[in-house]
Amino acid sequence: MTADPDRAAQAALAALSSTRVAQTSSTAERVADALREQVVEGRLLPGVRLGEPAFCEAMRVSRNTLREAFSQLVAERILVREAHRGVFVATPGVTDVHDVYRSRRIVEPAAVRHGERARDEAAIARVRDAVDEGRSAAAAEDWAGVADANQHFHRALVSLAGSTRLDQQMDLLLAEMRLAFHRVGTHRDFHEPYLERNDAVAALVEQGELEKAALEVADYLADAEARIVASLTGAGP
Amino acid sequence: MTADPDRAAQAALAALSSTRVAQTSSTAERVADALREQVVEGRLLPGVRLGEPAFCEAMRVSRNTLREAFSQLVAERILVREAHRGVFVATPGVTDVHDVYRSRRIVEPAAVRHGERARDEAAIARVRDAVDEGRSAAAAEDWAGVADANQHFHRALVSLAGSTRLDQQMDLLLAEMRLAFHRVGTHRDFHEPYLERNDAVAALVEQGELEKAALEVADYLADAEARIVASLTGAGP
DNA sequence: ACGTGTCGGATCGTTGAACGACGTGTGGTG
DNA sequence: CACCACACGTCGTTCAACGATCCGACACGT
Repeated sequence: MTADPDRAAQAALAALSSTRVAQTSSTAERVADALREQVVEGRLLPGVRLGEPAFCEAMRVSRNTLREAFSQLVAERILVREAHRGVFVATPGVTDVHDVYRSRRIVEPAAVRHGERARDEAAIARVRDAVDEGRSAAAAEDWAGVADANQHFHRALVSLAGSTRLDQQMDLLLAEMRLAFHRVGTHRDFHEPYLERNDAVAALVEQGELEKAALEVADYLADAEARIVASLTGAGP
Repeated sequence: MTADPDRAAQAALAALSSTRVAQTSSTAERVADALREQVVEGRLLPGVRLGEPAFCEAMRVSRNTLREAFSQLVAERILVREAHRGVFVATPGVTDVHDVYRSRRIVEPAAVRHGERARDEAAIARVRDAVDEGRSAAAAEDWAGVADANQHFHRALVSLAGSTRLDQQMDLLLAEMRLAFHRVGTHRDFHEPYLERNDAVAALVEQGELEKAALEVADYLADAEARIVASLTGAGP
């Protein structure tokens, strides 16, 4: 058969249109990404004020675009804006932690138990990958890496549901919890105990024991919440 | 005992600090609310373009504040923005409907089954209220009212989880589905059959039969998705 | 000395205008 | 009929400016 250029071109166009190009334009979005990274990396600690003039000059953007980036991060609950006082890095309290974990205890076990991709090899592989990522980070004593891996693990769990919108919601919740972690202190001995539990959950999912896996996840989350709340109330300034 | 003014004042202060003041300011937010209402009410149909100059003049706000409102609604998936072409009312496709219902099939049954408020009288009362609201709207042949009540019903179901963040996420999903409804046509015979199913779910929840209620909700959602998809693919222009 | 009222500085919220960049449609040409 | 160039409209971004509001400091009266 002849290579039909027309048809080939159409196929290429279709492929491109489906694989949305990064579209990383929109300076406001890039500014938001940069700020979010600064926050989750811990370089901008909870409670600090983000003055508009200072950040405008520091990031070489106009005040309006900075405000647009701020608005996005406020919607993500990473920043909070107080009228006529400025925007601040959010400081999640015990109320917020409770609320987030109530949400996670609903979503994560259900995604494991009833997710449409809960028996999909590729989706399960991502769970296993996150576990491995955590183990190697721990072996290298890279505790920030362990925290990252833990986040990837829970995101992989939710992705078993196969819903983009649920994945995005979980990203927001996880980013918010990173803020709470910064308040409880360094993550050295906090994330370590969960390496084994992650492994156990992954193994159950791989074996198709979804009900047991879901129960383990629920127990896991209840325990994690209790520990965070304890750290938050015990180490209050 | 004497009325201790000091202690009374302290109690009042504590009460005030918990009851956050409304803080309904921010014109951009009001503009976003107005636009969102126009969209979900069906006065702005999916696909129409929202030119900035026209809406600036119509709503008597500056272009920057309008853009801020647009950004918020884009984040809520009610509008979509195409670079250098403008913002449009979102037109959810079958892919979006699938994604939303995958999310709902995870969240809603789990909220009924494992929600912390699933045996809370006040929370259950809100479910029953939504059912009654739908019945009286149907009796008055107010089908838009029936659609509203249906939305309230599912929101009440999710609120059994007791998580503010989950409630907000569900509000976004429900608003997005209203857009899809506008594409399938008038809601007369679409929402009517679900009045009985809503009633059945509410009854099961009231009886504490949470497992049965969750299963019914899951089946309910699968059926609803199938009908929407059928309408969307069958009545394609 | 303590609480109260007033004042000034600083910042935010909002506006209007401006310039460059990009997509779209039109019209001419082979 | 297909293809290319050009002009037009719109968005993305920036800037300067004006009120509105909040915070801190100071002076005053009790």
